Amino acid sequence: MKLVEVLIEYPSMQIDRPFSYAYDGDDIQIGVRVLVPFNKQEVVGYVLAIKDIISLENESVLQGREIKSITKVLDEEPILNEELMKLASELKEYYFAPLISIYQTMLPPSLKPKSSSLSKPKIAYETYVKVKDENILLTKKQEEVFLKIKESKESLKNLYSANIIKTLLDKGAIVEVKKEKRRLKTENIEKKEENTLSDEQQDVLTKILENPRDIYLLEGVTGSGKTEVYLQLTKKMIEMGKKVLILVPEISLSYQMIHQFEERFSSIAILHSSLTPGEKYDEYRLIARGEIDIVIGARSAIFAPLDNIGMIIIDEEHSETYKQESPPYYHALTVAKMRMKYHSCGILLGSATPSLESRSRAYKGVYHLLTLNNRITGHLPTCQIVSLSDYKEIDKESILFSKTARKAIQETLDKHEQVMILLNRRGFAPSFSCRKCGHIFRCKECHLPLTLHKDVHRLKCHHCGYEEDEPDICPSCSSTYFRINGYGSERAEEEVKKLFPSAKILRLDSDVSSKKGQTKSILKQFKNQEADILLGTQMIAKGHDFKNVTLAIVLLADIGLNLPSFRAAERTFSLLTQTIGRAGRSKNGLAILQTYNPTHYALKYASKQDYEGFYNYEMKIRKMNMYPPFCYCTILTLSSANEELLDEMTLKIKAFLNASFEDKAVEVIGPSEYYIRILNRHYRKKFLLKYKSFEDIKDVLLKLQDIFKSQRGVQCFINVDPYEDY
DNA sequence: GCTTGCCATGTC
DNA sequence: ACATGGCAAGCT
Repeated sequence: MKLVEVLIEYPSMQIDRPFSYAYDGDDIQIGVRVLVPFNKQEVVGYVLAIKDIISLENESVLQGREIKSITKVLDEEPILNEELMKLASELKEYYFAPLISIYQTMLPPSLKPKSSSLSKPKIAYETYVKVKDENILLTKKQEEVFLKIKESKESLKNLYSANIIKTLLDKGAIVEVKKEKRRLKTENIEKKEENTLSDEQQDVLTKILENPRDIYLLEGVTGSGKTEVYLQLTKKMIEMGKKVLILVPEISLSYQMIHQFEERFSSIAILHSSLTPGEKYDEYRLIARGEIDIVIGARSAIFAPLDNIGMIIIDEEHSETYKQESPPYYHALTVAKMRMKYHSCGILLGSATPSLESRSRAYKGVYHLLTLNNRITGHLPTCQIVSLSDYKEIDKESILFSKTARKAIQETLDKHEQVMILLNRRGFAPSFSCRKCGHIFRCKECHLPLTLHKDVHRLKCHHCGYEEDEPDICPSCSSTYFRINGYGSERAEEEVKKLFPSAKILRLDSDVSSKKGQTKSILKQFKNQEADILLGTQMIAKGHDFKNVTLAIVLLADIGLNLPSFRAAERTFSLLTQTIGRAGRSKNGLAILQTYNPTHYALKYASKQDYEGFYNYEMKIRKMNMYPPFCYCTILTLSSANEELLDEMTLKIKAFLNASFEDKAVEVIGPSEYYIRILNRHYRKKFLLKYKSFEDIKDVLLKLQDIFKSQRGVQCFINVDPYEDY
């Protein structure tokens, strides 16, 4: 008889603890999923511990409580290994999340506890044949096939004539072997030799290999050859018998880098969101069985069940995509550091514009700072800032494109070179109103102005996903005339078509790319020079290598700068720097930033591609206002559909926080309003905690969670190290 | 007196 | 997360 500790599938703090069940059988292990009776239901649970007992009566831990039996064991093998289970517990402590919710984020959808009973993908098999007995008399044709099979040791059965195979099997010359099939089609990519490293690159690689168990920040401008360092570091790791985990901000925007990896290595798994459940399942199992050397993926790939990791590479480490802004709110780098301890491996962070946190840690010596200063390909583009308040720049012909920008585009097109245009806002126009009464169309859930999407004739909320048809009559005054306010990428596209009718233009934003495979195809078309202009949101700014682009234009460089976030300047600087860098592949590159804030430091430093200058300036501001990296932050969000209840609870929590942190070095700011006050019909209030040591907030936040366990109607979210703070 | 809804409580 | 039991408002 066994006593089994089971974690129930519901991700709620209230039942975030093991429940004990009895089981009589040997087919159970820690880490498998089970079906158990729970409060008169059958639910899926996760085995955390197993204890052999003689009989139930003797167990003092039960203290006379009733104990039920496990209904069914769902897995033959554990679905998470020991390392990942320990990692989940560590993450639970840091992010204040229910343990089961962390298991759920770690696992591919088909293995999540919840879905197990519904539709678990079947393992796909394929049949191979191999030689069994060489001393059997065969005909000429049979002999031919037999020799081929012998030569290849193991061979796919359906490569040969079914008749001959059948006879060979019947005669006992060969046998069938069933093997698990990998559903994901892997292209056969021709392998390439590695490039020779520049002195600078070689130096960087040597330094990492001197201490391959430390954290490195590789700061390298666009075109300085970070990828080649990743590739050769990976090769060294594999030679040492180690495996490599590589994170990229977004798979679809990284296909060029992935291609380079596929040209050099064969044992790669690429985890991305558009794999089918069956494909994901196969890749996950292949990795778990140790058959994969290299995993490349976005944020959640940090949980790949790789063993024996030698290096975790995080490309574009400043990217906000590494932080999940919904529970359990984890940051991939935080997870990477935990895995680093387990594997005693190294971490390599790469960026042209490192986050201030990482850069200051490198400055303090917590990370090793490595730099690549020389562009292997390309030059520094000249950058011009154009003020949109300058009346000489804007005329009747276009409000969106300044004279300077129009002239530059025309000249570039005349030279048959390519142009990139960034407008970091999707849709046609960010607001839509009635011309007569001024009624602004707002989201029913969030109360924010709806964005017009003209191509599909819909009004969409970019915060909650609400949408409705574009109206033809005003609901408040019945007028049929409307006003379109502001600009998005769709409207910019229309304008470019009007201004440059003969140019071939491609648009890339998340509306276009939501169609599967679109992103890659658009980027490829532009790379192959099948279009003159690529216009889009920040998606176009990430690490693509377009050799023929000589002009980059940012239409409204202020977008993002006015957000009430302490990271607003950093984000803008990083986006602009990357965009400007795109024009630097040939020697006469030009970038134009159109702005209402021509003197803002983020723009000035970006225009000079001066990261150090920006870093020093921004660090002063962060220090003055006491923001990361000079402290840590946690945001507490209280949310409720009932506004009075929320206000009441907010006051209570304020008193609780102030009392709890009275004698600690923790600053409590709030309650304050969110920039988006109502989200999905829920009112929200927030508190910002600033502190120097996590230990100072830990116990208080655990108590806070306790308060909310029995609180109806108001929810509390804890976001440790938030990226979005508005 | 009996149905209906809202909240507090417990789940091995 | 969900089921349940208690109790109070609403109706015959």
